Amino acid sequence: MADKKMVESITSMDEDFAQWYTDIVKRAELMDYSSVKGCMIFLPAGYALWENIQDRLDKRFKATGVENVYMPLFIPESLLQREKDHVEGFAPEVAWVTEGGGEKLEERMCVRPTSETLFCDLYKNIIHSYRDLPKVFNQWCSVVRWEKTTRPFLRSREFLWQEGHTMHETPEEAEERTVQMLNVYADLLKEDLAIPTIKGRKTEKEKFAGATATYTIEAMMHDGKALQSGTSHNFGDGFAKAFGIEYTGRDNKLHNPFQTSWGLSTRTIGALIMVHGDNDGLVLPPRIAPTQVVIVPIQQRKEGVLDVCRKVAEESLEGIRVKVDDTDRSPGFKFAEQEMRGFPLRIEIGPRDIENGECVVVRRDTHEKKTIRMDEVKTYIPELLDTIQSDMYERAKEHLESSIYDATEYDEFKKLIDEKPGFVRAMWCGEQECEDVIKADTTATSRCMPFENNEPISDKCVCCGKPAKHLVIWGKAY
RNA sequence: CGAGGUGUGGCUCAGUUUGGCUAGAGCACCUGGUUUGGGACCAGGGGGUCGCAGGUUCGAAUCCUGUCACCUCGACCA
Repeated sequence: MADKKMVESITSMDEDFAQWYTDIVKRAELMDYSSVKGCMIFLPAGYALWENIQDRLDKRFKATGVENVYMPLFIPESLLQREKDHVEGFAPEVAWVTEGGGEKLEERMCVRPTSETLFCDLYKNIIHSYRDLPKVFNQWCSVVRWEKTTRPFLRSREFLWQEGHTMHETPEEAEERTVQMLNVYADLLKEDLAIPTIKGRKTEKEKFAGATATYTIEAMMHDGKALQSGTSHNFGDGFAKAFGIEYTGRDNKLHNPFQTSWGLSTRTIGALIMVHGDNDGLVLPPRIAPTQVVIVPIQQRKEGVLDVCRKVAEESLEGIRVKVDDTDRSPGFKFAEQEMRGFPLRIEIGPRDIENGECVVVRRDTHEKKTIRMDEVKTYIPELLDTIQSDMYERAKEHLESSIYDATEYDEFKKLIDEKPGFVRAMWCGEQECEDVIKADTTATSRCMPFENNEPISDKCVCCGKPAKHLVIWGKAY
């Protein structure tokens, strides 16, 4: 029996975190590899997670006035090249279409790596007056970036995301929108995914191609590595100028509008896995879990057992995403399988329970097991789901906070990066050269200049010793 | 794109060094029965032509040449 368990179990995360991750995405049937190199298949369990994230995020968007649109998949080369930094940033990783209908195209087109240029092309035509502003459009779509190395959910050549693109009358309003959307992302991660993040600004080196400022939420995975989980960019009026977007202002003069863009991708599913998962598999926060409660009948062929299970599902758990597992596997198999899939709660109901008017409730996050009365189910389960949601967030927060270290000397910095999984806070002079040196020495990169808890911890750059300008959070990243 | 590795049923692999009977095992799958509170058991069954192409040979999963794909680690990225 022990041998069989060995055959099917996943690699322990302490032994090999990368392999653990791959084992989980496969065994929990979130995705599958396809015959298209670098592209992945979202299986029902994985896609359902994305649907829930979409739903939750889209509602937040709409509440701030966002309108959804859909733009073309292709971008003509001439359009992509309109903004210099942008082309340079994306050129190495775009896919080109050169033929169509059996004929070579006059002008090749790329498959969108992101759609700033298309939105600018549109906005040029529909923004004429200050009365046309702001424009707050978003699209849910997939984009293509020809990555050399790919990993399920974290980096694939095609990935699903949303990209919001907005135009504003003033730089202040654009800045406000940029920060607002970053906060929306942080709220989604905190409230629904139970993932704490650090909000901050990217350095010049790490910012988006063509942006004046890039903001990020950085999450910490269980192995201490960082995952950029959402970004928001302020473009100033750079693109607007490059694309000739002008409108007549309140002063009857021509102006360029100010632009933002922001995106969150299926990569967040990777974060979900790596923040909450354990050695038994996936652990899903209740709010985002496609199935919140699974009922396992014991001795299900005995008269009445399945009936009671179904009755509990339908009558006592109304409004909760619940499933009765009536497959003919053994209970032990079902327990293990459901733990792998990360369902937050399991209810076991057998003849003994029915006789006693009870059932057994088991938490996925803590493995805690409790017998409750059948008539308590209706109130107890929703409360417990809320408890699990907040406990998961608190545990992740505790992990994040206890894995951030301060360094004022370079030797100390290198030692911490090398030996302690997590982030290191250190002062920085503002020069890219120091970022390059640090990366070469440690493989760590600047994650962000945090908005909060950013009081100077020294007056010298941790790397070169020159006067420091910013407190920066450093870490190894996915 | 640089270094290393691997291609044999759905999965994990054995077999390749030293060419030779009908290509094997475990898991998974299907059927029937017995089971059911932590990955059940018995019996029966289906499925591969050995990544692909060419070559050597009486004979190739095994040797040779070429080619493709994938994986891991680096450099680049949501």
